Amino acid sequence: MAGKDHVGGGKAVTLTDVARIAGVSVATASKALNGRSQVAAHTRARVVQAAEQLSFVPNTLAQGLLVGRTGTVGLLTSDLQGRFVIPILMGAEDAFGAGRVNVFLCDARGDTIREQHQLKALLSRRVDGLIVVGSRTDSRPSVGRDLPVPVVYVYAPSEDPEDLSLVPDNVAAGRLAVEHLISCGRRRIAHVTGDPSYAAAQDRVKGALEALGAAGLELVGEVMYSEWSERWGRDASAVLLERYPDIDAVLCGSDQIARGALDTARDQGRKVPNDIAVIGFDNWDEMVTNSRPELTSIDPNLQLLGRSAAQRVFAALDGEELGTGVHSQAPRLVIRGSTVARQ
Amino acid sequence: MAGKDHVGGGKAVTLTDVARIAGVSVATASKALNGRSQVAAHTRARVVQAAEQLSFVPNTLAQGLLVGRTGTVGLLTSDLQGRFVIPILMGAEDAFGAGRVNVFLCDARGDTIREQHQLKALLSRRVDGLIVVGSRTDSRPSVGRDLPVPVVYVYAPSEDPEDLSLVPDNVAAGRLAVEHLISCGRRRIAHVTGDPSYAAAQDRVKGALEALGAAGLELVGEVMYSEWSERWGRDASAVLLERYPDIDAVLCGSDQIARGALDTARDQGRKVPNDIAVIGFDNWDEMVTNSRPELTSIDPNLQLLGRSAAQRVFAALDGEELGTGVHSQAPRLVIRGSTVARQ
DNA sequence: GAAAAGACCGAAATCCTTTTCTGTTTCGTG
DNA sequence: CACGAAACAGAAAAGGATTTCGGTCTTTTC
Repeated sequence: MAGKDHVGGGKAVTLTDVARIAGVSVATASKALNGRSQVAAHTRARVVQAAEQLSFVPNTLAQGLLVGRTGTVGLLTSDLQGRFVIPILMGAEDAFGAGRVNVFLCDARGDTIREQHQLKALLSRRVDGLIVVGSRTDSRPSVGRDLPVPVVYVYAPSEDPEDLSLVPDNVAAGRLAVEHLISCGRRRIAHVTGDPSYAAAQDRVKGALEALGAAGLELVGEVMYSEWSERWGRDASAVLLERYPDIDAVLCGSDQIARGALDTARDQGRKVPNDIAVIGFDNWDEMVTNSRPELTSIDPNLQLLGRSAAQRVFAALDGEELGTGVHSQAPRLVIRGSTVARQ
Repeated sequence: MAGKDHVGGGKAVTLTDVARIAGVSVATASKALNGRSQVAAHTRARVVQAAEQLSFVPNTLAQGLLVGRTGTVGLLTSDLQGRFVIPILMGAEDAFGAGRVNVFLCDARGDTIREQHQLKALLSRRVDGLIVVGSRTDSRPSVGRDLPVPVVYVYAPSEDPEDLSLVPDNVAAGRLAVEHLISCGRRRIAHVTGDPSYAAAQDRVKGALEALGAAGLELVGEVMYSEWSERWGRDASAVLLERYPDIDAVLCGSDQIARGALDTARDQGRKVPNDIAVIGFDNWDEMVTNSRPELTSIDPNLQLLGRSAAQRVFAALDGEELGTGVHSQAPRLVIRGSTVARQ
């Protein structure tokens, strides 16, 4: 009986029910509930009361069918861990009031076939727009040019320059990180980063070198590329410290690599930040707040990215030009104990 | 123009269009595409070809309106980090084919008002069912008894015993962890865990004590409660090692605490796993694979939980009893280098 | 060759809401 | 008192897909 309650209890209250209870036609009931002007005050009150009594919720499907808008967005991701997609989703939800826009989250698991299925399903659900999130910042294949809804690529840009892509500005991020290190008085800076095939790695290197050049400095040694893991952070830092014992800062390509660097510094008795400063990228909460000391990092502002994406989608529906090309968004420096000693 | 393409390009192909191209009525077109029997083979072929030519996608809104099923599920969460909800979401997506069921992911951010809004929005979208995910395993308020759709609570059970809740079995998890340590020859086992107000903490303690008792052993010292952080893992382990230098295993309430314990062991020159074994809970990928050595952990099988939840929802729609009460799911032991030396 | 049976296609109703248009009532004013 | 205007309520269509039911045409069988 309890089980049945859940399934049959509310039993889909329709506007017709409300109208019957209030003793008016459905047309009037609709107008009353939507604040249209052609309804007398007392009639409106009767309808509103009836609606509340039945706890009526308008059927968005029917509305969408009629109006041609559903108030939904599809979020198509390949980011298995959910590390990047979650803030983007929250930003998209926030773009308008809570519950005004709802998000279909689909994980394609990096599979193109699966992505096609998901895409088709989303279109059949008549989403108002699509946000495509890649798992790395390299450009990815477009999901197609002539889709019936606006598409915004976030994090990973589309290969097609006619598409609109919103990405974190990794060059600026690299620059920002180095500028911070320099402002902390560091001069002998080395760089450990991840997979060189990632655009994110290359862009951050570029920004870092720019900032170093502007200050009349050079990187200590070569950029050390390998993988985005703590293990690599540990190993690379060990090599660095042996080869260049006088370095006073390690610029790390990700928070994980930075954690590895912190571990090695600790193992070798180097004090952070006094002897060596360490800085990471991503500002991944779990990583930066649990290390010893806490980790200074560059935050790519993903939530803002998600919010802009959703706003662009709905602006496009209102007739505004969607726009094309890759737009990058400025990062934010978050200072913690790994670069500045706590006072 | 490019922007316009995206918005107006596909322009909503309807079944009417397909029927017109194929030279049949909409009724026949529908039957042809849905494999109904009342259509001649060559007619069906014409319709299918027309549909492909126009790349027709049926409007799920219209179908849902008519049939009363939308093939969507609402996932209402308070799990800000997305650590638990993502595997659950993936499980729910997998319960049926890719794209057969789509999931609305809503983050209530721990706010009750916001949750109410989201709930209302989901109901207005006529989701077929609801999956409610809590941020901790303690019981949480029911979202209501007489909702028009089946509701399944996952991870955090509902306070209302008439609701159906699917949760990880933390007692079994605690038992499993200790049994593993014992099978590795450990006898002097201590336990560091997180916030004692969390049901997860208490349940794991309970299971651990059961397993110890069954083996005729006792816990070394008191259970050390505080917070779910690496910092606490480090500090607590340091205290433990000083007070009970002969312990040979630390059972940690989470992977984060376990990482802290590993750090302390390393700082003090204790070899893991030879001198001391360390085990965690959650099997959180980023944590367990990046530590030194890699961390043995208990996996709560969240993806399976999400899958069962979705299956239950749709079974309930097919008239099956939804069921009530709290059902717990067996965990899985994942052995890594922190308890068993690599050969 | 005619009647019965079967195969196939189409018109229309249905789901729920919004909007337009038409019809009725009431009020104010000349 | 009558007429015009304003205010309000309701009927009906639209949106897209599915299904039932009725109608047409072909085939089979005696």
